[in-house]
Amino acid sequence: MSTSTTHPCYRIGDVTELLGLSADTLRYYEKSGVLPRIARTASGIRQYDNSDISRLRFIQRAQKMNFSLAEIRDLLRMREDPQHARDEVRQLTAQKLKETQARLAELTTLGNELQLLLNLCRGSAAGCPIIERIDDKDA
Amino acid sequence: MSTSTTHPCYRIGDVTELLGLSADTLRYYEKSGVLPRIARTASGIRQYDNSDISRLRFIQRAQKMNFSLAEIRDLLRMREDPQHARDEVRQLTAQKLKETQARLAELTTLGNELQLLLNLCRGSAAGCPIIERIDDKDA
DNA sequence: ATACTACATGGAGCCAACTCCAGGTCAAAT
DNA sequence: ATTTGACCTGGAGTTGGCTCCATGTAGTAT
Repeated sequence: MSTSTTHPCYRIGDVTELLGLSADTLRYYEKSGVLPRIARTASGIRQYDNSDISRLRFIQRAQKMNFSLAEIRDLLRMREDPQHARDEVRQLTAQKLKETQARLAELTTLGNELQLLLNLCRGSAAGCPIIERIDDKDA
Repeated sequence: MSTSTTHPCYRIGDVTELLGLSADTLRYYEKSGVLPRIARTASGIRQYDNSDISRLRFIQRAQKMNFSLAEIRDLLRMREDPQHARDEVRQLTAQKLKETQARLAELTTLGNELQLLLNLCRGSAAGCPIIERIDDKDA
């Protein structure tokens, strides 16, 4: 028994409107194996159904979380069998968190350093204190 | 009158040891115009002098501050005439700070989100709460 | 004399995630 | 009948910052 909900089909142009992804990007996702092959009409036109749209939304959200397309491809596979994949998903997420925190720490340091450079600019008459500072940070 | 300090010349291999940059990278900096043309011996071998080394250290530090090579090329030019370039340098630095802070905000949000996902993992029996969360964040 | 090493050059390849292009098909509108 | 528009395909190009390669030469060590 199939679900009784109608299952609308979107053409690639509909999807670009709906999700804000370019047609090229949509084809690229398929070509690069992030998405499985999309169904076609007899004349070869892609027909995205609701589950494809759902996968695409998943991709968009996972990308915002800094997952790479390769990682997302894996996540999508895990999504097919969530029960079984729990540990793997958690591990991938934990690793992403770790990367995020590391990058966060770096950027915090960097932000402080840049702020300091700008502060040097007030109250320096000659030369360019920023350049001097980049110059002889070792000195 | 030239400065009375001796001006040692380093071959490319010396520089790789000294700074930890590969010979290819050093040649690339020159090729791509980040560095001006390095002096050569009669037989064509690069001779890096102290000012080249200084420029290279500058590049390394500026890179750590997330300046692109294109920006660094500009900064190096400004370094030649710091007096005149002050405003431009400050502006570039301010912009870099702004970018840094924006990215920092994004990453902070992301870090919180990932942490939340991981927390969901404790205390959920069935399915994969992370995948479900990426799925229906809109719902 | 010859092997070895460090260097030189121009140019290709790599990564990610697109983006663009030429040339072809198909369906609807005029 | 033909033109328009949306779509298809395979493949090339883009960006940034390298990295690798083939081939050639200069100078030194044995």
